[in-house]
Amino acid sequence: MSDDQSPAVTIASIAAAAGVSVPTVSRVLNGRSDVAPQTRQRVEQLLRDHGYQRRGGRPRGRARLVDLVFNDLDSPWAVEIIRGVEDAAHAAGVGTVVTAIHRRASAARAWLDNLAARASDGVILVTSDLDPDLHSELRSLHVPAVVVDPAGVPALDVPTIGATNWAGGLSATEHLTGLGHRRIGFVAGIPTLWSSRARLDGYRAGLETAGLPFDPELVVEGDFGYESGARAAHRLLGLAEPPTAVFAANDQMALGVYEGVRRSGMRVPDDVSVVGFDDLPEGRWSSPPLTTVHQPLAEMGGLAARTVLRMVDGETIESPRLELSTRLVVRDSTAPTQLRPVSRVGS
Amino acid sequence: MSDDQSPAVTIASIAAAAGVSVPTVSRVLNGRSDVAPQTRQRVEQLLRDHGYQRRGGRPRGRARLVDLVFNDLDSPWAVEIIRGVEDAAHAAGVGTVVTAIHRRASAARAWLDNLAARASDGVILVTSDLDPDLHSELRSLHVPAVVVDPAGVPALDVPTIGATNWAGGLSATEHLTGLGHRRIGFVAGIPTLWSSRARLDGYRAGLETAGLPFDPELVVEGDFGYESGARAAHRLLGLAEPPTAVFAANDQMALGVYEGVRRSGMRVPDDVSVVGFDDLPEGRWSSPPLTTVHQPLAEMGGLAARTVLRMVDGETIESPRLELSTRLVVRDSTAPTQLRPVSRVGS
DNA sequence: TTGTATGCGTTATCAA
DNA sequence: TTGATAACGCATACAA
Repeated sequence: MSDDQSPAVTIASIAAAAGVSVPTVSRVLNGRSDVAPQTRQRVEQLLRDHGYQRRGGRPRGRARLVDLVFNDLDSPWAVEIIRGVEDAAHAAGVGTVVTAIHRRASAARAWLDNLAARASDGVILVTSDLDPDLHSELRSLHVPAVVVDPAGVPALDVPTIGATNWAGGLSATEHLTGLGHRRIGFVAGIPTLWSSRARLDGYRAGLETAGLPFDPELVVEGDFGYESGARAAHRLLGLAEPPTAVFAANDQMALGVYEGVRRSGMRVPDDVSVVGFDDLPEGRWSSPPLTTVHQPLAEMGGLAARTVLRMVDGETIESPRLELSTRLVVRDSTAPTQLRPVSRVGS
Repeated sequence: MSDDQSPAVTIASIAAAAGVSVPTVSRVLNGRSDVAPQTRQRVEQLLRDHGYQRRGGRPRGRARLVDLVFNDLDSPWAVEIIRGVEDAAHAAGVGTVVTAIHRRASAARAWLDNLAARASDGVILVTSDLDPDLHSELRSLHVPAVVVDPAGVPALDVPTIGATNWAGGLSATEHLTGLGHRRIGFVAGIPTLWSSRARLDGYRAGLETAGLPFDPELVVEGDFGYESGARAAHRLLGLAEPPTAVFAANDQMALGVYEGVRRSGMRVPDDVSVVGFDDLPEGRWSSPPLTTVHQPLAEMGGLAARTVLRMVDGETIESPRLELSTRLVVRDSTAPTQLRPVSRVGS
């Protein structure tokens, strides 16, 4: 006798319950447009109630659209990541939908509705502190997701792409110690973000390698903003024994340090060497051009796009977190300590 | 007798010619998914051959997607425009697809194919020097288009949104003359772009207003890039009678001027005042923060989005070109001439 | 009316 | 085989 404890929820059973044909249910599942809104709702409800599960992979049709979601587009990273994602998606013949949800649930809802209506194939989230039940929502829509995470928030259960923050902090610090600096200030970022912690720890490791002591007085907390960098520089330069070099946890704060140095009547790099982190265009065009740790944002975006597209094709991604390597870019904001007395005009 | 000189190209006649049903042709016209690729191609060909024209407006369904097309995403304007477009589109429940076509016809083709397949509702082009037959292609797809044009290329026959470049050049120059400057250098942009011409003419008008002569020696041609600004500054400061202020036709060149000034051992604004044009974040975070002419890029993007969405709804747009006004933002890179002797240490 | 768009079933097809 | 998607036509619902 066949036991009927699991009646095998199939598309056909849903169709029967909803009083529609099998293809109609299939259309709802695949977000096709030609289903009446009422019918769609009824079917979606039944799918949920009966706990329908897809059999084999997703439909084989090629992806057409991926969604790239930010909290805010005024983050200086945004363009770089957009570039990387657009490039990789475009190469695969896939369009890139960019959205900013400003941390508002209403905006996220509107976006999700739009996403479902146009049957997006995959989602790349750059917004790390995201409403957790947004993820379950995405799961129920069967849309694969990947997180790009330059900020370094603890990973969720989706593939995450980051950068080697610790190694970057280390190489920046080693560069400065290599130039002969022995008192090196650090302008930290928001302490709750892992990336900040990792960069700070890299800094400490760099000091240790050079046999230098860690002096808490030389670490000032910032908020990743320009102004906090300027304030930090002011504080560091006012110390009894001021640093000869400053490593800021991102480029914006590094440029703020420039401004703080300028306000103190000093010059970069003659009086103070400065190193940043991110390698944004802002730093390339500063005066002097900024020595900084390059974070491969475009590559991270490209990898994220290729990863979601593989997921769309039914592949399962093995490693939950991937870190691309940072690298130091030496420009003109750092100089050896020895040169300092020479370059000053007076005293 | 009815004359049969115009056999009234209807969907039905196309359907007959293609050997398909009327709904199938309708689906092709509306970019629906459930049409076989071959069938779609055959029908599209016939629609073109017979010169089919839509009867009443577009279908009444709300817009879901607009396309935003750049030549390159590494333009510093890009983010600002994306922000403006995304914001306005999102508010209307519409998604924003961002694409870069890198001036390559192949990329444009791939984008158009994707666009047709997902039935985009409207297009915003930021890429001004665009393949002209791309426009006809768009027209045949019945997708409305708008051009956002900060570069100032001659208008096509689609609604165009720009900024008041001439007025911006004027206000920048008046600001400098108002501070007492009498020798004011100008770093021009690419001379073939109208925006460059307009800014230059605004500069000349500003000099005239203050009763100052126009000295061709004080105008150096740049290419809108950082390095060309640095070179221009070097040349201007090497003149027998160097300028005390420099107005650069965009922010990147203005920051290049900073660098040129720094390389000459001088300081901004103590020795040379600098004004830029665009008001990009790069200028806000420079040291000293840059006085510049604000170009309302985000507003331009927002207006463009609202305009295409109105066109999607069947409205016809009256004015072919619209210019949003620029405004001077005074920060710390400009100072009165009188202060100069005081702030110098030596001589 | 006539022209066009929508919703959904039928039939064929395809993957496991 | 069976579960699922693809392609297209019929009937109908609208708009001019």
